[in-house]
Amino acid sequence: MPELPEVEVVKQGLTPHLLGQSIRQIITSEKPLRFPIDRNHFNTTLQSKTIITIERRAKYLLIHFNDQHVLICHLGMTGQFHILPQTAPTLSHEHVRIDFHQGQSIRYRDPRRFGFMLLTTSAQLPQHPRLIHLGPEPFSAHFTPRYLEEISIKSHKAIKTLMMEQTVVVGIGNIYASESLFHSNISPLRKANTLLPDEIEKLIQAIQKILHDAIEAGGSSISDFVKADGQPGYFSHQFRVYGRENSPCYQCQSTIERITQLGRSTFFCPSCQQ
DNA sequence: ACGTGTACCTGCACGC
DNA sequence: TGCGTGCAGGTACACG
Repeated sequence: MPELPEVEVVKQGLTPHLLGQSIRQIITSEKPLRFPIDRNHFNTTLQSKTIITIERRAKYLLIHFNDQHVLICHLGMTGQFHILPQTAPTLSHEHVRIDFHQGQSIRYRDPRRFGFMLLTTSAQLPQHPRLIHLGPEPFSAHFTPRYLEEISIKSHKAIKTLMMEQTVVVGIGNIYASESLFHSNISPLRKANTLLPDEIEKLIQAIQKILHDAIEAGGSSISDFVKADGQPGYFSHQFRVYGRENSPCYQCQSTIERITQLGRSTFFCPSCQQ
């Protein structure tokens, strides 16, 4: 999925199309997403409700309605939204279609079906089981060197594993973990509890810079990621290590390596990152 | 309790 | 061309 930058770009792309729209009907495919959608419940609850705000929390999109209901959306690995006229043909792997009274529709397409949509209320949102365990946003005042130090000092895990845990800090996935570690010259294999204070500080700054730059660039153009208007983003042109196995490091010409950590690929420069 | 492996699902790129 | 294999941005759960 989309990691934090991609979800943020999707939010920004969708917002002008969705604010003020009121729901006519919701149509779902037969195949379930990660969690099956109760179509009748969705329709009964959201019929004629109006979208008033869209926010992002971690990698979740939260669509708020005028009656305090909230639609929690997660894009999984391959989720996409498209804004199309209701008359447009059904997309391949289209699993949810929300028609608005104004004639447009939003289509949720997700080939691997790892994404999901859940309905809740704004009152229940803070306690929602999907959100309650989330750590701080990487740009928030809570994500400080002191905070990360307290967590890492107690952890025997590799730093790359730790920084991808959404209970520690939200929004960092497999791509931006590798990119942030390269930018801070820290090996992904380092145990979290061996990081020095200045390395932790450097890592936080790298995470914030990488995520910020990716949002600016419109998210990464991995094939499954499409912005709300259907156009791919361009941050992947700026990847320093991700997907660059056996290619020369841009800084030192050493060969970029790919290793596996917890079943996921990690890319790094064994010379620049210690 | 914690850390790791694996399942969930489809498409695509690659080598033979 | 066709088939098998491995890999893909996510999370949740079952193990040891």
